[in-house]
Amino acid sequence: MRKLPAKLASQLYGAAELIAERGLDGTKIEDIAEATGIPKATIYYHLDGKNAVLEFLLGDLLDMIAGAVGVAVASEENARTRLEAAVQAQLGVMLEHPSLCRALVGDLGRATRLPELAAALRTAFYEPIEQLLAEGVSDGSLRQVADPGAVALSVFGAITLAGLSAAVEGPSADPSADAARLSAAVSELVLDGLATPGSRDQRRSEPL
Amino acid sequence: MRKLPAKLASQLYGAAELIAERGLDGTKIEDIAEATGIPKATIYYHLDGKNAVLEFLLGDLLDMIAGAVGVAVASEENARTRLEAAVQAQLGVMLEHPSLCRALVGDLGRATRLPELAAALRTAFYEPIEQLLAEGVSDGSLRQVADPGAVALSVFGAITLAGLSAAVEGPSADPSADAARLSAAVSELVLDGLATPGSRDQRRSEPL
DNA sequence: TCGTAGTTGTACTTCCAGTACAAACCATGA
DNA sequence: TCATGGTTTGTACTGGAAGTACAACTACGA
Repeated sequence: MRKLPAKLASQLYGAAELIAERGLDGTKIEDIAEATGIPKATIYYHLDGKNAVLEFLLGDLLDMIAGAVGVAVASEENARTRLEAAVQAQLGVMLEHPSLCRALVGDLGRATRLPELAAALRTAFYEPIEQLLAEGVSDGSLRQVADPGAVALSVFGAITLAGLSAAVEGPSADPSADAARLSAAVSELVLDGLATPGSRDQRRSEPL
Repeated sequence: MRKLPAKLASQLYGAAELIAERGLDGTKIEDIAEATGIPKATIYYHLDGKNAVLEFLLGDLLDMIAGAVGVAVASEENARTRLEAAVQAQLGVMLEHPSLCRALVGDLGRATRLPELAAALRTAFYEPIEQLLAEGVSDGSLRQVADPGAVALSVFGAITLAGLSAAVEGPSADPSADAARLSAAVSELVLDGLATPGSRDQRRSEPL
C-alpha cells in the first residue's frame, strides 16, 4: 500500500456513505469504483483490496479523533475540565463524520482484526482517557477508582455509544450544536453519576 | 427459517468460537459444517445461509441478556439498586459467553443490519435502562437528567464496552467473580460519577 | 405399507474479489 | 524532440466460496 495521492484520497470519501449503508460485504468493488469515480484497476493499483479502502477511511477518522482529543487533553485546566473537553472533542468529530462512524460500527470486527486500526483505535479513544483518569487523581479533580482500566473503558463506551447512535440517527442540520448537547449529557453522567445524594446512604459504604 | 431442532441448535454453538475468532467472512460454511458436525446441506435446509447462523447465535445471547436483565429489573428495590442489579446481570451473561460476545462485536454491523437483531438489541439493552431511569426519578433514587435517552444510551455503552473488552481478553477462570468486580466498577462510575466533591463547585451550577 | 419430513452427499451455478496485461497517458529531464 | 518510468485504465481471466438442485436415504406415524 503506497501513500495514496491526495486527489484519490478525497475521492475515496465518496465511498463512505455507501459502505456505511450496506457494510463492506454488501459493497462491491465495482460499486466503490462507480461511487468514487476511481476505476477498479486504479483502486487496485494503489490499495491492497477492499479492506484497505476501509482501513484508509477509518484510519483517517481515528486520526481526526485522536488529534481533537489530544488538543483537548493538552490544556492547562484540571483533569476534570479536560475530561469534559475530551468528551466534547470526540463527540464533535464523530457527529461531523456520521457516515464514517457508521462504517466504523458496521465493520468494527474487520477493523479490530486489522492490526493497525486496532492500534489507532486505542490511541484515539482509550489511552487519552486512561491518562486523564490518572492525572485527575493527582490534581484532585477526579476520584480515585478501584479499577481504572475498567472505568476508562466504560467512559470510552459511554462516549462512543452516544456518538455512534447519534451518527446512526442520520446527519443533523447542526452537528456542533448536537455535539454540545450530547456531550453535556455524557459529561453529566460521567462526572456526577446518576444517584441522588439521598439514595447514596442506602449503600454499604466502603471508602475507596 | 424454520425453528431449528434443539439438537442442531446446541451443535451450532460449536461455531461460535470460530466466528468469534475469524469473523463471519473469514469463516466458510464448510468450516462451520466441520466445526459443528452439521453437514452443509443440512445447515441450508434449516437456515437461510451464513447470516442466519450468526442471527441465531446472537439472538440467543440477546435473549439471555434480556432475560437476566428483566429479572434484575423486576425486583421490589428502588431503581438505583435495580440499576446495579441490571449492570451485574448483563455483565454476568456477557462474561459467561465470551465467544458469543466477541462474535457480536465482530459482526455488529451485520447484526444491526439484520432487523430482528436490532430489535432484540433494543429490548435486551436499551429499553430496560431507559425504563429504570424514569422510575428512578419517580422513586427519588436517581437524579433527573436533561436528556434521558442519551444518558440511557451512554449507560448502555459503559456496561457493554466493559463487558465486551473483558470478553475479548479471553475467557476467565471464574466468570462470575470477574462479573462482580467489573460490575462494581461500572456501577460506581454510573451511579457516583468521577468528579470529586471538591471539583464540583468549579462548575457553573445550574440545578436541573 | 405408504407418505411425509428430515438428512446428507455430490455436482452444479453464480457471483465477485483479485490478477494479468497491454495500451494509453503524462511528466521529467536530456 | 525523444526516451524513460511511473501512473491510469479497460478488458479479460482465474479462483474460491455461497448458495442451489436433486436424488438417495432414513425414520416415524397413520
